[in-house]
This record gives sequence, C-alpha cells and structure tokens, in this order.
Amino acid sequence: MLDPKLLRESPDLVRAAIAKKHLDVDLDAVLALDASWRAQLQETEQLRSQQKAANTEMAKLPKGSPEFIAKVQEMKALSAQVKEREAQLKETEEKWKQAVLALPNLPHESVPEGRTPEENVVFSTHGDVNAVSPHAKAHWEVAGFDRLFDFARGAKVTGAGFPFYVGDGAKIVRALLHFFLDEAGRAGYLEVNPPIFVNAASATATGQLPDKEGQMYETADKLYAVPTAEVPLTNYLRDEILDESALPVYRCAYTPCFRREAGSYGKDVRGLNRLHQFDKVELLKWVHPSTSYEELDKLRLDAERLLQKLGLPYRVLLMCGGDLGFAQAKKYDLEVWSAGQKRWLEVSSCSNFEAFQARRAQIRFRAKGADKPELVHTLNGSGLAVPRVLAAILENNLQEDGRVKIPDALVPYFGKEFLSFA
RNA sequence: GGAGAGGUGGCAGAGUGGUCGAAUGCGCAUGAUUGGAAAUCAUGUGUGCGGGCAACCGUACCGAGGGUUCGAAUCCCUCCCUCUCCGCCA
Repeated sequence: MLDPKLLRESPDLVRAAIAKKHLDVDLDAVLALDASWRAQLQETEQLRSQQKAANTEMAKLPKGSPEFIAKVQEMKALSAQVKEREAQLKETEEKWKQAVLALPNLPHESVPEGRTPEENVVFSTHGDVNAVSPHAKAHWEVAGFDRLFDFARGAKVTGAGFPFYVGDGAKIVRALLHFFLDEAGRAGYLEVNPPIFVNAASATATGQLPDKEGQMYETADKLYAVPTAEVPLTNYLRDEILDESALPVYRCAYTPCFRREAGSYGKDVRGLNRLHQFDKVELLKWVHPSTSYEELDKLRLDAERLLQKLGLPYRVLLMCGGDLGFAQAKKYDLEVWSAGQKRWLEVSSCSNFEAFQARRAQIRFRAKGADKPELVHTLNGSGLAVPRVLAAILENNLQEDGRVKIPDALVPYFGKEFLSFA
C-alpha cells in the first residue's frame, strides 16, 4: 500500500509511477474519493464530538430529572444522525481503501523504462553456456526420467503438476534443500519452519488478496496454502514494533509452494518447468529504510552464490517498469541456463518492496529518541526454487552414459557423485 | 470433539452502563539527590486515522465483527484465540 499522504501531496509522483509500470489506474478518481472520504470523516468526527460532550453533561445530571429526560430526547436526534453519517462514511471508506490498495508501489529511479519482458535489462551473465554437457537434452526426454519423476502417478493420485519424486529423484530434492538452507544459514539468515497455511489477513498483508485470490488453493475453513514462504514469513512480524537495534532481521524458510497457475498452458509447462507444488527456500529481510538498496544487492548475491557453487551458468535480469510487479520498487530475476531446452529458466526473484508491504502489514521500528515509529523496508528473494535448478542440473550435467554428474558442492548432501536413472 | 474458565496498555492487574484511553504496581525515559551507583523523590511514558508549519486539537481502538442504548471495556449475539479437565491422536 502506498502512503496516502504521498498521494495527496505529490500526485504527480504517483502518476509517473503508474506510467512507468504501464498500469491503467484512474488517479483522478482516487484523488476525488480521497477528498470526499476526508470531508465525511471530519463531519462525522465533529458530530461524535458533540455527542461525547453531551454525554459528559448528562452524567452529571440526576437520572430521572426533567432536564435529563429532555436531554435524552434531544440526543436521540443527534444519535440517529451520527449513525447515518457513520454508515455513509463506512461505505466511502471501503471504496477509498480499495482504490488506494489498487495503487502500485513507486518504481525506484534505477529501474529501466520498458513495457514488456523483452525490455528487461541483462544486468550480468555468469558462466559459459557452451561449457555444459554436449549430451544435454530436455530433462523430460532423458531415458528413465519418468521413473525418478513420476508425473503419471502424481496425476492419478492428485492431478497434473503434482509429481512423485522417487529414489534419486527424491534424494536430490532433499540434497538441494539441505544445501540451500545451510548456505542461507552461513549468510546470516535464521532458519524458520513456518505454517504452510495462512489466514486471509496474512494473505492480504503480503498482497495475494484480494486480487490474486484465484492463484491460491483454499481450504474448507478459509485457509490458503502458501504460494511462497514469503507469506507466512513476512507476516511473522505483522503488527509489531521492533527496536531499531534489532534491524536488519534476516530469516530463511523452506516450504512447499502451492500455485494453481490458472490459465498457464503451452510449452513452458513441460516437465519440471511449472508445477502446482514445488519446494523452495525463501530469503527474507526486514531492514532500516536507509539501507534497503544495499541490502537488495547483498540478497541478490546470496542467491547468486548458490548457482555459482552449483556450477550452473546463469544471468541476472533487472526488471523494467512494465515487467516489475505491482508491489515491488525494484526487482532482479536470476535465470539459470537450461542446456537441453536451450533457454533461461527463472529460479529466483529478488525484490525490494520498500515500505509497501510494511505499511499494509504494519511492521515498524522505533528509532532511539524518535517519537513516532517508522515503517521498515521488506525484501525477499528465492534462494532457490528447486525444480528448475534441478532441471538445469539434469540437463547441463547429463553424461553420455545417461547418468547425471552431481555438482561438487552438492555431493556431500547427495552422498554420491552421479545420479542414475536406471 | 465434550465440559468449564478466561482474553483490558511493554508486563502484572483493577474496573459490570455515564465524569474511562482506562486505577494501582512493575518496567522504561527525563530530571533532582550522589564522588559514582543503589535507594528515594518528581514528571512523563500506547497505536491508527483526520486537521494543523508547529505547539497541539479532534476521533477511534479494552480479542474480532455485529446489536441494544441518549451513552458500552462493562449488557446481548456470532466468531477467533488461550488455559484447565475429559476424549481422540502423529
């Protein structure tokens, strides 16, 4: 959520932000709504003030006295008026809230102009895409793939996009998660094992609700399966005021992630590329506003280091305004090279939300001596999402004999040097 | 799942219709005292929203939402959560 004061004082900044993100928002309508909400609020508060004053007077009057009875009659009219105005105010407030919630975060000045994903800037490229296995093929075409990654039985038991991981397939998932969590711990993130269902308040605070409702699985008692650990983890500190000295707070969490992916069809749903359930380690930071861009760079490097240690070629994209999410001020995507598919696969997305999430979730800190608490900045990034990293390993490291060479850094976790499909 | 008891400020805890944003204690902050500290004394000490350059003013908030009333922390309804006992269970 954007600062309503910013909207009032500098509507042009907000207008520019909407233009840079190539969104369609009728800002003038929002401004008009804001003005009418404030006018109604003041009127209503003024009436309530009268009511309170009368109440104090009445308390001093003897209960059954004629003055008292007269006052009660008089106040009935005011009371009715207050009720009516409050109802109106509530209605306007609801509209106002929806309108303000629909305003996107301001993109940072360093975010490049652009409308489409093609206009994202290649920030850096690492490793040699030609240095991968000459035997690479799309991972779903590798002989024996279906034994280790059993989509057919997954479809029978649950549905499309819910594979079974079997034998070395299960083992390499566990090895990757273990490796990711250990690395995050070394980088200073405290490991957390959060609930994987959240309530509506939490999903709203991080922005999944109200608009992305259809992307989540919902249970009979109105809980949502987490689409990412970002949701429970960010909400961990919801409605709390931290001590300034506690910042920055670093947390990481592994959770399975559940996404309905309604409306995504076509080529990129093959194999491990897009699943309804997948495993991911998420990195979270709550930081002092003055340091958040420095922290974003460090967060990105923490994610990059994982790909470097796994020896996978990757590139970093700096997202342009049009491809930046609604809530992000700046975002980098990490894409791993998939030698068999001959394309880049997104495996991490590192973002600075500035105070946008913190305002919705009311996560603040108090500076020493300051009278007012201040909103923190939140950042998060994947570190990393398993299936696509796994796809890249399977493809890039495929040997002539059909086995897969396990990256050196992963061998201690996997327990052997080759993954076998046999 | 059943029965009972509860949810009040950073914490403990009073308050059962009006003068209550809320006693008191602890904690915390500032000042006095002290060579310094402890102790003591004094003062202050929540958050959101709106208005105002500001000092400050207004309003809301006593688990959440609704209701009754001129007026609700207090009465009624629904829901959520915690604790105790019983049942069930990894």
